[in-house]
Amino acid sequence: MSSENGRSGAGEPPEAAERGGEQLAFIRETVRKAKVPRAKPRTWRGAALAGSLPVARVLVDKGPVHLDQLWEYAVPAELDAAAQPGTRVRVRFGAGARNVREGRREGGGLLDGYIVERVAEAEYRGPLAALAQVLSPEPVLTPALYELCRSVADRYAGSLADVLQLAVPPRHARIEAEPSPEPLSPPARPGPGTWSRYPTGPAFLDAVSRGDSPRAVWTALPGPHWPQELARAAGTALAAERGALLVLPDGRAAARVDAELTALLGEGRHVLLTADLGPEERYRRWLAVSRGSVRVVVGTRAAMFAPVRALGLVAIWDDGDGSHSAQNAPHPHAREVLMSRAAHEKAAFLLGGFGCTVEAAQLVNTGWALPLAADRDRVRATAPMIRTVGDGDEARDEAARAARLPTLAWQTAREALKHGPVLVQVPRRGYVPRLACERCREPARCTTCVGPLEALEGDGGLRCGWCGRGQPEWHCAECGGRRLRARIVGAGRTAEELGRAFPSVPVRTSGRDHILDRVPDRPALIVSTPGAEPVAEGGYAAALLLDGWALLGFPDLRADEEALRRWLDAAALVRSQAEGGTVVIVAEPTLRPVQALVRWDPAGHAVRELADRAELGFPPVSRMAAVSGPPEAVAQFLAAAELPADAEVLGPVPMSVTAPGRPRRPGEAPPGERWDRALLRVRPGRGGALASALKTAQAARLAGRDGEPVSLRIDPLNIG
DNA sequence: AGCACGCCGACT
DNA sequence: GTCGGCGTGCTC
Repeated sequence: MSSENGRSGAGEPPEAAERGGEQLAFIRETVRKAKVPRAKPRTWRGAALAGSLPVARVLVDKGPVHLDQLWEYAVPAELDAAAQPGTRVRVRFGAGARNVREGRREGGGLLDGYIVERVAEAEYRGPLAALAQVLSPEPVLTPALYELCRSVADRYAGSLADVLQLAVPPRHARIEAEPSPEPLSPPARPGPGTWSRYPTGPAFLDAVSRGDSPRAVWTALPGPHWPQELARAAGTALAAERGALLVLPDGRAAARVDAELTALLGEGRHVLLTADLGPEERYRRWLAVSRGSVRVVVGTRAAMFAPVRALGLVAIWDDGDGSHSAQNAPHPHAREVLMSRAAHEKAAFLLGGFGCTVEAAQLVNTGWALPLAADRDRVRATAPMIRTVGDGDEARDEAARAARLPTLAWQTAREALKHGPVLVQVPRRGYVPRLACERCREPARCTTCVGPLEALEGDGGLRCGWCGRGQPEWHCAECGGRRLRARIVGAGRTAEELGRAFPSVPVRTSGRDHILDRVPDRPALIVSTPGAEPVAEGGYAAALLLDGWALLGFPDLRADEEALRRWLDAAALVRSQAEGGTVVIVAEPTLRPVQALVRWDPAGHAVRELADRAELGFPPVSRMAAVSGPPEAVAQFLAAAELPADAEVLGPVPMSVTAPGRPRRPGEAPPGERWDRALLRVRPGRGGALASALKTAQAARLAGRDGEPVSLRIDPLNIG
């Protein structure tokens, strides 16, 4: 028993009786063959262990991918009470820890971790080190949160520690010492309100109220009601003593829903959780949720892991917005995280927006969720009138020409300005679409390497996105044309030109740097980049959606869907057709997303896109992953990885070069580096196998010394 | 990732 | 003999 080589029955757990009196017996004798028998672990001589469940399974925070597993530690008696599952602990880890255990000297790094569970017996067949310290009695990593993080890490081929960093905010001892407020009693159930505009809306709320877990893809009617509707759904869950979690794409949207929740529930029953609260306030509110003081959370993607008790409803608004993807590895998407939570925590699921992503259409298509939409008649009555102008139409009116506006857009604006504010949406400058020949629309390619051309900022000419060569002598390879389509004119210059065209009307801009929240119900021109449109108090009298070709020309699989989403989000701020609301879109009228806007049929558009993707084998009908890095690293990785049998490898191909001074966009190599990217594709249902193979290969790469690691991305956003 | 162990050559 | 190079492998 006490001899170093005494136990050879590996795999055979010791009898419980055998463990009873002998406190050291559960520490398995080492199976490592030692030349000289080592002394018994001295740390344990006389050190009392926890009476029951003396083994803690610990997740070590941070560290390389191949440490992504649980490690077992002995629980000393004095830490027994504090070392509860979910608490933050410190443990010795590494070779130095062995020294301590064997009584040689101090050593081994102290690492932070979480106790995931307490068990009676260790699986590890070797001597256990002891927990060094319990940092705080707060059980922050609940079993449900652990399981969620585990499944997210697996799905995204990331490490648990990385996901945990997104899910559990850093500790602040002073905040932890504060008591959280007493939970308020549940409110009365609110009525359906404007949910009754949707045939199945009230039934969805009834199901939430009953404790069921309905799932809906909600195509919201245009107009200002959606924040109230989200709040009402959360209030319905809360009235049934269920928690609710609402995830919005940005702080502005979250604040609107927060205000509606306050109006509906009063103060103290919900919290707003966003990343920009600052670490202390964020932890204070997170703790209030974790402790069950508050059961309704509204926030940005920073809230998607919020440990809401008895979760009854998860909701995501505008899931096509790119900010729903976490910026940090492994980049989980809020929609996927909330789907996982709905399934595992038996909560209702509500995915809403003015647009409809292909992923949402897929949820309906597979029967995972049901559509929740208004009747066509009501959609027509609620939406503004949409008119199109082909982008080739020349402006004949002199004033219109001065403002670069087609005549119809100019006339519409002039008329609408008599009745209220007019929104003008212009694509962001620097939003560089794939350049094309003005005459034949053939994409412009590098004369040397056939890479796509980019327009440099300002008037800097043309450059190849792959090899970086300047292209002063470019001409179209198809038709010999020498002109490219006009560049985007930014919001600033558009505002100046509109100011000259409408001298008596105030012009305001809303964009990345200065986002306007709301504008009053007075005649004004509001020039905005997509996503920054202010809400107009009484709805806009009209909207002009300019330079549609720029949104549509973006070299991405989702360009059409994204363009339609941007247009719908702007057009939804415009008064209904009955109130005179008009939208003019400047884009080729025969294009599918333009037609979908005219008919206000986002779901139909998504269904057709989905069919195309199925035909081409693109996501979400297949599952994809991107592997990028230095060319040799990508090649070695692909050669070494044991990919699932049906995995298809596309590429590798060179990634675009990041222009100096421009922020790096996804799909681009770091400045000054040449990177390759390969796409991997598997059938639906095989995404888990692909992720697991990639994780294994990446772990081997990190463990081995050869070569740099590659960058992995599951569900890459920009392909095409 | 660290860190120790270990098996090789050059040295006081 | 023993000091130290870094090539493998383990860390509960």
